[in-house]
Amino acid sequence: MFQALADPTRRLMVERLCDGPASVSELAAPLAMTLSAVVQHLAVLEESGLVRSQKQGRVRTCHVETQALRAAERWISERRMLWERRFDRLGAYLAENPDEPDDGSPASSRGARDDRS
Amino acid sequence: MFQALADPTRRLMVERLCDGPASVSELAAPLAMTLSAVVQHLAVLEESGLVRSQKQGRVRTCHVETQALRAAERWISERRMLWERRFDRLGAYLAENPDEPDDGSPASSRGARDDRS
DNA sequence: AAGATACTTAAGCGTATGCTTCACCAACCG
DNA sequence: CGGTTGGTGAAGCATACGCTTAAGTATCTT
Repeated sequence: MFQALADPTRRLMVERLCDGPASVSELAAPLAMTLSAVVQHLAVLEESGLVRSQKQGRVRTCHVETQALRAAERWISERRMLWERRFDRLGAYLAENPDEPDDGSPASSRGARDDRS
Repeated sequence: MFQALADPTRRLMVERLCDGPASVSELAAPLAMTLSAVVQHLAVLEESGLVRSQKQGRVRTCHVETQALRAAERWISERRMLWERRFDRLGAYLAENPDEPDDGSPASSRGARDDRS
C-alpha cells in the first residue's frame, strides 16, 4: 500500500484517477514512458488494492478504491494522534510542574547537542 | 515520505516512536538486523522529515515529527474525498435519471467483462 | 479481410535498496 | 587507565524496481 504510493508516477496515476475513471492509454498519455511501463505500475496499484479495473472489449477502465485509501489514512492518523496525545500530556505536565523530566528521554541541560533536522 | 513509509521495518520504527522517544539501540533491539541497518533506516526517516533526533553524549534520541505525518494524511484524505464526492454525484445522478452513462467510462451492458479485483 | 487500436506478456538491463561486515571514534563506568 | 557501550562511515553484495524493446493477442473500423 505505502509501497504502491511510494512511486511518484503511481501517485500521479492515482491523482488522475481521482478525477474520474480512465482507460490505460488515457492514464499513460501524460506520462513520459511506454504503455508497458504504465501497465506495470497499474499492476502494482491493483495488487495494493488502491485501484481496480475491468476490461470491456479491448479497453480496460480503471478507478480508485477508497477502501484502501481509507486504510492508509487510518494508519497514519492513528499514529499521529497517538503521538500528539503523548505530546499534549507532556505539555500539560511541564506547565504544572515547572522542572525535571518525565520518563522518556528529553533530559535537561549539559552536553554537546548534535541536532539533525 | 511515502517512500519512507514503504518499508515495513521503517513503519515498525515509526510505530515504536509513537509510543515515545527512543535511542537508536532501543529502536534496534526488537529488530532482527544490525545496528548499522537500523541507522540507515533512520537516515531515510529523517530525510523524509518523519523523524527527528538529537544526540546528547553518545546516545541519539529520536522522535516522530507530526508535521510530516499530517502532510501524508492530507494528501490521502484529499484524494479520497475528491473521489468520494464524484462517486456520490454519480449516485445521485443515477438515482434521478434511471438510465444512460454520464461522461466517464462505465457504459451499460454488452461485452465480455474481465474484472481484476 | 486488412488495418489500426488497445492492450498483454516476456525478456533484459541499469540503478536503487536493504542488508552485512569491518574499522573506528567518542562517551561513560569501574 | 582500560574496557565496554552507543553510535558512525565506508565497502560490498544480492535482490528488487522502473523502465525499455519486442513480439504477440484480441477487438474495433473500414
